[in-house]
Amino acid sequence: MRYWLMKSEPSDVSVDDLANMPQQTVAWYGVRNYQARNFMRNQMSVGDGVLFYHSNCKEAGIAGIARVSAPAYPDATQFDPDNKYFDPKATRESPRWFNVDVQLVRKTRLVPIAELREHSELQNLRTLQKGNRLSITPVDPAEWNFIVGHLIAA
DNA sequence: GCCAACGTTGGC
DNA sequence: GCCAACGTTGGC
Repeated sequence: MRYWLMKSEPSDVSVDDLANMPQQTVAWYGVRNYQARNFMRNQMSVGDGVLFYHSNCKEAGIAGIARVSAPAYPDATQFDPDNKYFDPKATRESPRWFNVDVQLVRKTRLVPIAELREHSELQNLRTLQKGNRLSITPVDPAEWNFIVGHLIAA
C-alpha cells in the first residue's frame, strides 16, 4: 500500500468531473512521461491512496482523495490517431504507455499549494520541490497522514 | 502571459 | 554519447 499525488488539469478532468463519472472512476490516460508511467506500471497497486490535485489552473491544490482501482494496462489513447495523445511509435503488441484507473473516495475542500508550503511537515513533499514537473509523485505515509488528518479535515 | 526548469529529440 | 535546440509543464 503506497500513497501518491496525481495532477490533473481541471479543464481536462476536475474532481467534479470525476464525481460524475460511472463508478466515479477514470482511466488516468495521457501520461507521456516515463517516470510517471513507471510509477503506474511498476509500483501502483489497487487500493493505493491518491491525492487528487488540480494543476495549471487558477486555484492549484489538492481537491480530493481517491484510490487506485485497477492496475496498469495499456493507455487506449496512444493507439487512436485522432487523439491528441496518439503515439505513432506505440503498437498494440508493444505498447509504450500505461494507465491505472483512479476512483474518487471523496471530494475535499481545496487545499492550495501555498497552504501546503506553510507546513514544515511537508517540506520534502515531492511535488513542492523546486522545478518539479512530474504529474505523478510518491507521497510518504507521514505526509499522507498529515495532509489527510490535519489539512483536509480542518 | 511570463518564464524557470525540465525532458526529449536528433545531428554530429 | 554529447549537447544544443526545442517543446512542455505549471506556478505565479
